[in-house]
Amino acid sequence: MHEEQEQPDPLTPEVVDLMAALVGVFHKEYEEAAAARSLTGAQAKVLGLLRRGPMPMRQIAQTLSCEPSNITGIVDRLEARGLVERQPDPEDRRVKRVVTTETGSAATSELRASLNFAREPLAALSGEERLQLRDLLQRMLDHARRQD
Amino acid sequence: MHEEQEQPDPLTPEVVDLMAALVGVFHKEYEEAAAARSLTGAQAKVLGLLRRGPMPMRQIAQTLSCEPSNITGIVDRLEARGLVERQPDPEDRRVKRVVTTETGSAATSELRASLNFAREPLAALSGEERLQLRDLLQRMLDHARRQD
DNA sequence: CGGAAAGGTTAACCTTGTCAAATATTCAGG
DNA sequence: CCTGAATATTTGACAAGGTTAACCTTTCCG
Repeated sequence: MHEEQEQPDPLTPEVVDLMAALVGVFHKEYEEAAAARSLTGAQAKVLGLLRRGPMPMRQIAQTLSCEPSNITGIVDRLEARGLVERQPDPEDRRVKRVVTTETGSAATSELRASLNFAREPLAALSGEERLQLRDLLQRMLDHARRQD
Repeated sequence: MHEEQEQPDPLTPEVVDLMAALVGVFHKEYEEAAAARSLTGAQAKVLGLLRRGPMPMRQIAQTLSCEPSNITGIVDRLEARGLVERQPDPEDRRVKRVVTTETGSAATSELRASLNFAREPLAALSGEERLQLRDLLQRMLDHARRQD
């Protein structure tokens, strides 16, 4: 795939460590924001996926890189709380499309708005620096996605 | 806790989304790298903490922001596999210091080396850009930590 | 038509994580 | 020195997230 070249660049491991630390902060904030609404992180993630419209179980599993049977349980719990509904797909009677209810999408928006992670840390940066950061992250992400 | 100020800056939510995406990529890579060595993410995290030396249970829990009783189980499983040992603290007989064994630290180094996450995405950036990125991340992280 | 393939669920199982209670040790006053 | 409060760890009970294997139902295709 790619050569196991170790980096002559001492900067790379440093940046990796920073990313790791930031991932930790972000993850923690996300869990806390979800917990404040009595949601687990996984439930919040699924709810977040449905922001743009209904999605079949299978696709949820693929997007989150986990087994479909796992999604069954998470959706069960969301449904039990009235945040989500399973509806039959008119095209294919095997598939069930998951849709957020009113309550569900309200919860998602709230959670999203409260995700002030980078509203805090980003406050340390000027407008121009934020622009720089966005571009750098965007390029890394594009690169990462092309790898799949 | 802090005011519910909405940002006049349209860039902030954009950067937050990018961070979220990158966090997802990173997290997934980390889990996979750990799984490749038959470790769970949590086990890998604890093992990684011990890289710089022994650490009492309590401190591990604090660092990972979880209950001490949780660490008991994780260390149990690491110890059962010979990756880690509990040793008594000579200063205070209540505390147990967790130390990695030879095997354990070998595993950590391996895992760390294989964490090519940002070796890949970072390849998209030039040396100077990497430097920029490091500084931006560093400042965000400093800011985030001062918030606690 | 008949069998393979795909979507979803169920059941059994392990790990993470929480909380509450128990044990052992240390520490601070009186 | 003695007692009680505080600290470090463990245990047990429990919920959620995840995996695998087995099982329907429905669709697809030769």
